[in-house]
Formats: sequence, structure tokens, C-alpha cells
Amino acid sequence: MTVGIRDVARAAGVSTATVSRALGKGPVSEALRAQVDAAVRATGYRPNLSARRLRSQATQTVGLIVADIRNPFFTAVSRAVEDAAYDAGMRVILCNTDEDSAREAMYLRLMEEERVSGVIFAPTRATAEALGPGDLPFPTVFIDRAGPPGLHDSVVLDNAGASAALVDHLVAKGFARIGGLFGSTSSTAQERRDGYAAAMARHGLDACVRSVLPQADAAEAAASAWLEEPGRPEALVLSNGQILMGAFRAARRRGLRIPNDLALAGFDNEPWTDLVDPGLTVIEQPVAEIGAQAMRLLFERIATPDQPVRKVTLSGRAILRGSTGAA
Amino acid sequence: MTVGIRDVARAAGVSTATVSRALGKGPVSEALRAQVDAAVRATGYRPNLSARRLRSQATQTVGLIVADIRNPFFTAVSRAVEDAAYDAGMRVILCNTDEDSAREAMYLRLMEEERVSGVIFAPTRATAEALGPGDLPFPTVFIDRAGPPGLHDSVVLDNAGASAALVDHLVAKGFARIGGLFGSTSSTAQERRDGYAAAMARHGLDACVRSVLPQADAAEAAASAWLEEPGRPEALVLSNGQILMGAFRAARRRGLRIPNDLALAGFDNEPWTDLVDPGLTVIEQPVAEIGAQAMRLLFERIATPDQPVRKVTLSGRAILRGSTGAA
DNA sequence: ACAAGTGTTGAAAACGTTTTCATAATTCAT
DNA sequence: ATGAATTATGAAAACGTTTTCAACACTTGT
Repeated sequence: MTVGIRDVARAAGVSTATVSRALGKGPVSEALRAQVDAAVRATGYRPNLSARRLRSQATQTVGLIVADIRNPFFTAVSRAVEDAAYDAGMRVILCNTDEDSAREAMYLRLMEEERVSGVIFAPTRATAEALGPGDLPFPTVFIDRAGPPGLHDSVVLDNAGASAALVDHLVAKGFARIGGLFGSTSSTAQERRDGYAAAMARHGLDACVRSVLPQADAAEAAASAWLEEPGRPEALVLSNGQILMGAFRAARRRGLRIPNDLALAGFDNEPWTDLVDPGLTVIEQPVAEIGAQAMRLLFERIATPDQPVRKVTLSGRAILRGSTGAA
Repeated sequence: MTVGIRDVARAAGVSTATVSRALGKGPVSEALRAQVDAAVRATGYRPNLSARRLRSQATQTVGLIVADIRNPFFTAVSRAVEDAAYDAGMRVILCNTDEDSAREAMYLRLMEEERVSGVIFAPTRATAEALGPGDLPFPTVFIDRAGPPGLHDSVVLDNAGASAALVDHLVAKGFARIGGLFGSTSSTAQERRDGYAAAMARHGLDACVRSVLPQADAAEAAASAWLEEPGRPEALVLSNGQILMGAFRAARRRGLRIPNDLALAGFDNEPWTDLVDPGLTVIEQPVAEIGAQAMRLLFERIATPDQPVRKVTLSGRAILRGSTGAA
């Protein structure tokens, strides 16, 4: 029923080997190549990628495993990754783990079974810490969140530096009782927390941090409760866009005026942070650059498996808006 | 080097056929099944999905082709689709076309070459109109946007009805000079435009529509120019979340107070529409339901290829907020 | 004119599975 | 006890490609 390469070969009056070479880049005379092209068109032939991958042992595929596809940070990164992959003639298998390590394990096994050329991975902290040498039997680049130190390439933000910049800015604006609400599932959130704490210490201020699942509703509940307590913070640092949204919702629900009653500074320059009133001060991550660099590292790792491990650290850009009393 | 099913067979002292059956659901005695399981663990065997798919001629894969993965509508739908696929033991290949028909063609060809079991597709208007019988040689369910009438299953919103509801609401609130800004690339936008026009006519009002690429920056430019003209509309209906965002930006840039100077009503209940001041009146789409229904239709079509074409129309829910002078 | 290249081509092997098909072992009805 | 039906197993074919290998047809340098 379905038309295969032997049908094309028969139609063109050549061998299957010649058809295969004509379709690829093998040496074929111009005359035969034209015959083959005509036969392909005439038969409506479509190569079978499963067969091709099996025989050639080259899947031309990379995996991209992210924690939350609804988070604009990851969708933006995935766009950059796909563009780079597409330019290199590769396909991307996009996987969404929902910050769930069981799903991570499942997708990592899938990557093995698909025989992908490599994987770009944003792991949960639990998985990153449990990973030993050899657990990832394919070239891997960690993204956003570093894996076990020294084992794999990674491209991450200067999280501590970015957090410190937010604290410095808040201090300069006159805030002192600055709290921090950070995600509980990623090493990135942990680094941001540490950067926050270090900066607070540097300014001689008391750090006060809480952890929460990196989702808007969880963050809203946590922030709302916090803001009700006596001695509540007069400014909040939030470790990603979802948590920032939750905190903003909580402040509004409590009727707090921003920045007078509560200042807000967070991560991820999502479109809406500029739409609300006042605009929210955020660290903008170079999302396209992160995706592109990750693909670059991955390709180089695939080409040269034994080269030393590399870590690319990119800087965020602080965008100062009304939520911290700026501009 | 890499361990295959014959290595497992050798380790377990059985034939490859038995290993295959033990791994699948073939009839194997308990004793041998245990031996095979042990051998699998001992060897660290991972099945090669390419080989499996080639031999079994069952890819266990569906394609999902959307127009813009950054649009929260599509990410939400894709989540629902993936969940349903996962429950059925299927994989999803997610493709993003950027509203570009060349990329659509490329991905449709990829779907053929991957020999997917079926495809869920949100086509551009250009592609939908150009599609004839037999152009899609796999089971296909159109989503969000209907394809050529009567050829394929589809699950869509009652776009005309939803648009009309927005117009009715605006009229009830006392607005008369109501303009409409609609996307130019989708049949969905077209239906929303028609629904708007019909409702305006029903109220004895003049319709006034413009088209724009469904992206925030394009919509902002178009809306901004429009709002500068004499006789500008006092209310605007916007055909999706991106265009709504553009219009909101334009209004703010022009210093127009909402809803006093300009009322806004649009589609897609994205998180930020509730965060801005005033909140934006929108039609909420049943995104999870859309994805789940699409998968259901697709599975049924795969199981029974010759059943009559079905079209599922879901209703949106109007969420009335301050941007139209409501609540 | 001859040996040695240089390039094109086809036959057949190979990729790692699943699925037929035949066979051996078991159960069951008589 | 015997033949028929059932069940578990293995050998080998099959899935649709790419790649090896040998053969062939040319050039080319001498």
C-alpha cells in the first residue's frame, strides 16, 4: 500500500541504493538524480523516518525537558532552542515535567529510548542533587538550573548577582524590612535566595525568607498570609514570574498600595509586568541568548564529547519600574 | 557497544522473541518473564523506539500543530492534549508554525514522514482554504480554527455567538460607536468579525472593522493609529489575547481612560487581564475542554476512519470586568 | 597502449525490533 | 489411552531504509 524506496527505484529504473544517494548527498550523476526526482514526485514518496533513523543510527533529534511550559520563560527559551535546532536540521522533542521528579525520570528514560543526540534539561533540585556520573547517558546541557557541579555543561543566569541588584536597588530606595519569597523546587531559586541573603547581610539588614511552590496561586496564598502578620515586610523580592504574580495579587487583595505600603521586585520581564499599575521592577533574563547558547554548547559537546565541562553564566538586566518607587 | 534485545535474550537464556513478548504483553510463562526482567535490569537494556516503530508500524505518536506556542491559549490547549495522549500511552510532537504557511507545509510533511497516527491542527486561514480532499493523508482534527467544511473533524468555539455577546454587552452599557479589530490570519478571527457585524446590524449600528496580524505590537500600532483619527470608536472588540494586549497598550499610550474614554472587550481570559486596572472584559475559552475533546475525536477517528465527520462547538463564557464599565 | 586512479552504480548486508510460522509440550475430551 | 485443541517457545522473516563492498566505466599519466 504505502510507497517505499523500492517503488521509487522501480519507477526510476535504478537501484534503491541510488535512490537513497539521490535523496541524500551521495554521488549520483545528474541524469539519474533527475530520474529519481521525477519518480519521487510521481509516486508521492515520503521517506520513513523511523527506518532512516534505525539504519543510520542518527536520530537528528534533541530533547528539551522543561519544568513548566506555561511559564513564559520556558516558552521563550524553547522558541530559541527550536530555531537553533531547525537551522541545524534537527528536531526537538519538548517535554514538560510540571516540577515533578517522577515525570522527569520518565522523560529521561524516553530520551534514552529515542536515542536522542543530546538533551537540554532544566531539572528540579531533587533530581539535580540525585544525579551521579553516568546517570545521563547522552550529552546534556543544563539550563536555567545547574546540575551536579562539574559533571555537565550548563548555561545559567548570574542569579546571586541579580538578586543582589534587586536588594541594592530597594535599599537605595529607602526600604529596610525586605523579605524574600523564593521557589522551593529549583537550585535557581536557592541561588537567588542566597544572593538576596548575602546582599542583605552586606547592608547590615536582617534577611527573612520563605519558600513556596513556584506557582501563582501557591505564592498568592503564602504572600497573603505573610502580609497579614505583624511586622510584615515593606518590600518583597520574588524569585520568578509566577511568584511575582502571586505576590501582586496578594497585595491587591489586601488593599496595599504599591510601592507605598509594599514594594515589589522580582524576576522575569513578562509582558504583563509592564501593563499593571504601577509597573513591576524585574530582572529581565536573556531568554533567547540562553536557548541559543544551550544549543551551541550541546552541539559542541556532541561533536567533541571529551572536552572539559563548561558553564556559561549570563547576566540579567534590571528593569526599574514603579513598584519599587523608581521612574 | 549498545545493548540490544539479543543481549538480553542471551543473558536470560531465551530467544529474542520471548524477550519481546515478555516486554510487551505476549504470552510468556511466569518463570521466563522473571528471568527476562532480571536480564533487562542486569544489562540496563533500553528498547530502541525507532526499531520498534519501524517493525510494528505503530508510532504511538500524534502531532499537534499550533500557530503560536507563546499564546497562552495554545499552551493551555497543548497541556490538555498532552495529558490525554499520555493517558493513552501516546507521544505528542508539538510544532509551532508562527502563522506561517510555509512552516505549516513543512510540519505537515514531517507528520507524514514520522508516520504519526493522527494530527491535531490549528491552521492559518490560507492553508485551511487551500486544503483539498486527500491533502492530509492521516486522521486530522482541526482545533480552534475549522478546516475546509465537511472534510475533517473539528472542535471550535462558538465564535460568532461569543462576539455577539460582547457587542450586546457593550450596547447594554450604552456604547454605540463600537469598532472591531480582528486577526487577519485565522478563520476564527473571521467568524468573530462576522458575529460582531451581525450583532451590530441587529442593533441597528454601523459596523467598523479593521484587520491586523494577531500580535501585540502590530495590534498596538494599528489601534494607536485608529484612536488618533477623528470619529474614533468609543469601544473596541478585540479578537484575541494578543490583540487585546496591543489595544490596551495603545489606549494607555494615548492617555485614554478606560472605560470612560474607551471601552475594551476581547477574547482569552489570560491571567494578566485580571491584573490590570481596570480588569478587562473577556470571553473565556474552555481550553482544557477543547484539548480533551480534540483528542477524543482524534482517537475515535483513528479507531473508525470512515465514520461521518463531526464538529464540536463549545461555548465561551463572558467574564465582565471594569473595562466595559461592568462590576 | 597500459596501469593506476576516479567516480557511479547495484547487490546484498545491516540497523534492532516484532511478528509470523512451525514445533514441542501440555491439557482436555472422549 | 488417544487424538484434538491449546499453549509456550524459538528460528527466521520482515519492517524501510542506509551503507558496505565489489564491479564497472571512464580518465589520466606515462
